[in-house]
Amino acid sequence: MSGTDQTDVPARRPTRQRSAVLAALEERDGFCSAQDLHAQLRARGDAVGLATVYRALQALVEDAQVDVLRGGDGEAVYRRCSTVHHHHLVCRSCGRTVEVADAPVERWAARVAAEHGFAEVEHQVEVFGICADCATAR
Amino acid sequence: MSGTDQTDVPARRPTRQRSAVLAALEERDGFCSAQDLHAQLRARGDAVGLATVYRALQALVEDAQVDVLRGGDGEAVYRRCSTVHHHHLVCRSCGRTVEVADAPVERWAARVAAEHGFAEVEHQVEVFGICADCATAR
DNA sequence: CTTTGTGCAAAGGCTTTGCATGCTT
DNA sequence: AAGCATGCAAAGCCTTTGCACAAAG
Repeated sequence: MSGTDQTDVPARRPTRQRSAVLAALEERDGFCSAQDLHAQLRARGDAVGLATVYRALQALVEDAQVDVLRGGDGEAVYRRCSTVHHHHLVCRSCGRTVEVADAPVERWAARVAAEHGFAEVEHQVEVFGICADCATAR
Repeated sequence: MSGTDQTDVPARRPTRQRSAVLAALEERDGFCSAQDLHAQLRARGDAVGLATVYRALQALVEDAQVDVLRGGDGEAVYRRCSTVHHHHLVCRSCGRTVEVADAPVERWAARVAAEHGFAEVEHQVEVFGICADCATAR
């Protein structure tokens, strides 16, 4: 049906709000919730409705430009996809996050999935702990 | 302060509801949401209030008898802690879960955390994919 | 001009909390 | 008898959805 089309995804229409959300997400360069982004945008002067933030984030997730993940309290947190796949080490106390390379985990996940005949594998790995600063501050 | 006490946790009072929740959780032997447990208990004839299920689960989590984890839709899922730590391989299509040993991941998480000075490490790993049955059924 | 995106407000689902009552200690 | 646990219902929070209007193609 779609003869010469190169993509299957319906064309997204570039708008001020859409790019504002993506820009805000890149500034943060880490995890942030939809509500955080909304507050950040309003503070900056970019008026964007909360529902629009959610819709923009959903679109970005579908287009694989943004990853979504559930925080410990059930709030969804989003992060700009980086070209290289990696995971996060999150401090339970101060919230600081460190990106960690994951070649071993990547291989482990692929192997385990293959052993059980699973395809289209994705994995979700987050490591939580108390960072050195917070540990000494106790 | 607590002289001869062996534990710091306030004593839990054993009740019919409390044990019913734990029993239901053990029967399932996998993930289930609070709402699932509540439905299961009512179906079985054990009348337990939904709020009580939530409170019992919170207590069990605090006492480290149960692990909690957020599902993709934000619903919290609980599982009885097993003596051996393991993770799950979940089929996105039929929901079947396979327990997988995780020695390599365990070591990886510990090493990565140590390299960055993190203490009291916990990790959360779930692998998602399409199982063989669902793949051939397509 | 047609289609898609936006804003506002209402609805929806899961979870937590307040308060009176019952059960455990 | 004192105190935690329970039940019910109401409130809370994050997120999604309906509808009219504005903007993009």
